[in-house]
Amino acid sequence: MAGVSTSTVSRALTDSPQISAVVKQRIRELAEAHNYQIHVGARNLRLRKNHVIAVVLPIEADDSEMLANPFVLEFIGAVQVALHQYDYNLLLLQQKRIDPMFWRSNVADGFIQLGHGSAPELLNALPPDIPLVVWGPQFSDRRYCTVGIDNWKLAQQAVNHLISLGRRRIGILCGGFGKDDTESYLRYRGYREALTLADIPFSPALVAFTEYGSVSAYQAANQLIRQVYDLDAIFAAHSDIVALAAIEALRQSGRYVPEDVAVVGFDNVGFGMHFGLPLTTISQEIKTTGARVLVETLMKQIAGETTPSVIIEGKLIVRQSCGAAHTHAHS
Amino acid sequence: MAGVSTSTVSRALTDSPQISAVVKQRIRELAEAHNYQIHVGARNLRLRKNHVIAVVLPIEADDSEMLANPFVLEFIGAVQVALHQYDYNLLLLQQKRIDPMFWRSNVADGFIQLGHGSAPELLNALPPDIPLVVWGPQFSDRRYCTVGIDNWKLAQQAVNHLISLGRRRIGILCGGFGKDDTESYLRYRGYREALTLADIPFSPALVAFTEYGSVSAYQAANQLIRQVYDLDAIFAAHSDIVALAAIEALRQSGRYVPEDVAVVGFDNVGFGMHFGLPLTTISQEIKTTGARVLVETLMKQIAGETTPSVIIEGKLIVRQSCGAAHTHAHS
DNA sequence: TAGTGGAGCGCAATCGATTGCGAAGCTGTC
DNA sequence: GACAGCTTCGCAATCGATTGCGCTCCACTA
Repeated sequence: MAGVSTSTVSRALTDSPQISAVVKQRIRELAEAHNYQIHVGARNLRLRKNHVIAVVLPIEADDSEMLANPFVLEFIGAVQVALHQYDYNLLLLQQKRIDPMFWRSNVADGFIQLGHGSAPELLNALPPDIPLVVWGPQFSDRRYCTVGIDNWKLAQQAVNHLISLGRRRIGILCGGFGKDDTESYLRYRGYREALTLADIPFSPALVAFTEYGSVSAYQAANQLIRQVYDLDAIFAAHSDIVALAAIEALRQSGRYVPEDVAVVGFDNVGFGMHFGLPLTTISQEIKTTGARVLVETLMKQIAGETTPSVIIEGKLIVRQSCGAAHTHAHS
Repeated sequence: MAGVSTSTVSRALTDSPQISAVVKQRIRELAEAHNYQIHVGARNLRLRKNHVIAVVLPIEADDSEMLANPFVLEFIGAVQVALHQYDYNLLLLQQKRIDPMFWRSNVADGFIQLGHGSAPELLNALPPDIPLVVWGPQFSDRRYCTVGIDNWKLAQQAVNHLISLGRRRIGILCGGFGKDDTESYLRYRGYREALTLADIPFSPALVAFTEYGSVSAYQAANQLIRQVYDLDAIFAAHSDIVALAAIEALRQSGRYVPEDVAVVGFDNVGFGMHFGLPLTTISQEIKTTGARVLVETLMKQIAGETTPSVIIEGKLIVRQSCGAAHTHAHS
């Protein structure tokens, strides 16, 4: 202690008006000279805050698969950038099983969960005073706040676009859905509705399920190719990775993309446009509005407000894989 | 306090041998029933640890560009998975300017920095007792510990491979290097050495510089195409993204890849193999050994050991863009 | 019965900062 | 010269857990 008490030092470093300018100056110089740095942990303990937001990735098994998903990585990146605006840091968490006690342990001021996870009822049972926002669709039976796109509408929009281009035999590659409360199911419903409204007959052969990973996607795409001889479009509702695998499968089966078969993906991951055939896809607008709204909502909750769920405006991004734009421009 | 003192509770929950089994059991049940969760912050304060490792991304401007780089994202993902083994969490930090004071603030038990950053002398000046590992090449004038590949050797290996396939007019797309202590420069030196050892004449026209981003890469590739009329290979030493942009530029200029011009990338990012033309590239082995060794090294430092720098064995991954494998297998 | 030993548990200090409240010192006015 | 009023600073409690040390209580032995 260089002359004064610890309280004075504390107040000086936080620029309190209670301290005279001369003392402040002296303390600052001494702190600088002695390489003093306040202990963030202790401050956090006292202030009951820690300027950390946890991003929770609900990982089922011990797979690192999820962290290989480009959308997940871009999501993390976008959230990190958005949090930076508010002087918050990002703590990455993998929670196999969501521990209800965990939330109370003060590791973070708030939580962002990617997706509803495998056990939404646990999220539903959480006390409402902990700041939590889930990225994903909104369901009426959920008590927690969500931010995400309208999967149904956007899927419908994608399929409508294919229909407007003259496609009639449109297959869909989607993730599995055991229950109704999944993004996959919503996208599937959007697809069905688009067909119905356009009076296009549906058949179960037009649907193939895939998991994450190009091998699974490749097989699913081949299944579609085999089952539907006159296939003229594929909506890869699962993801852009699946769309790429589908394009690969189509080419190997001798079809031209997009001339013979049009392809539309989902997520608009960064490399989609670097791809040899730029991908038409659905953007979740995560880098632009998505992450920003997510973080804004969470900040409001931290400030004590109760926030309604928000629907982000996604959009269809038309490039070349759907056959709409035949120009070969590089943008 | 349900019957006993706080010390007893603390000892019971940490399974101390000082407490009898019956009391332990009772305390555990009460804790469970009352949804008690220990306050991580307070524990950390006392134990002078926090089970958090900070990953520092040295971002110059306020760009979110770096977080759009797939290699960076895969790096983060791989480190997260490796840290998970040790029960550590990952705090993502963007440090514009490396603040020497920052390290003392106890936000993390250790630091992993991606690359040497813009001011390595600051890192050099850091006290040696703080656990820090830098991912990047090793330079003799650095006092801090690094883990990374041998950029020179791997670049040379990539170019040798192109030479062995009969290529002679090999262009290189590399990042800018003002100083000698950059990965870009090392890769450039490896390229030059490969040419020299094979008695292939070099000309400055074979070199083009690019920044991150496909627009810059596209322009640089076009510059190469214009300057070297008989170009038969491009080594995209900067990254796979640049390699993809180069392929795009080549195709638009009417060349076939890999028949007319072979292309080799760098980083082996995940979608490289999903790409229509699977990319031949250099793998930094970040997901396999890289991140693991990085974390192991950091853990040793935290345990008090001084650790030598480590060189990770990267490798050349031969796919189709170099023209070596003409099979069209999907793996 | 008194003394010894060990098992089981509580007291209080500690980690490093923040902050309400009281006290000291200074100035100014009557 | 005394007292009010204001500025500036220190005391001590607080955040919530951990832990060394000492005390209590019971069992066992001489």
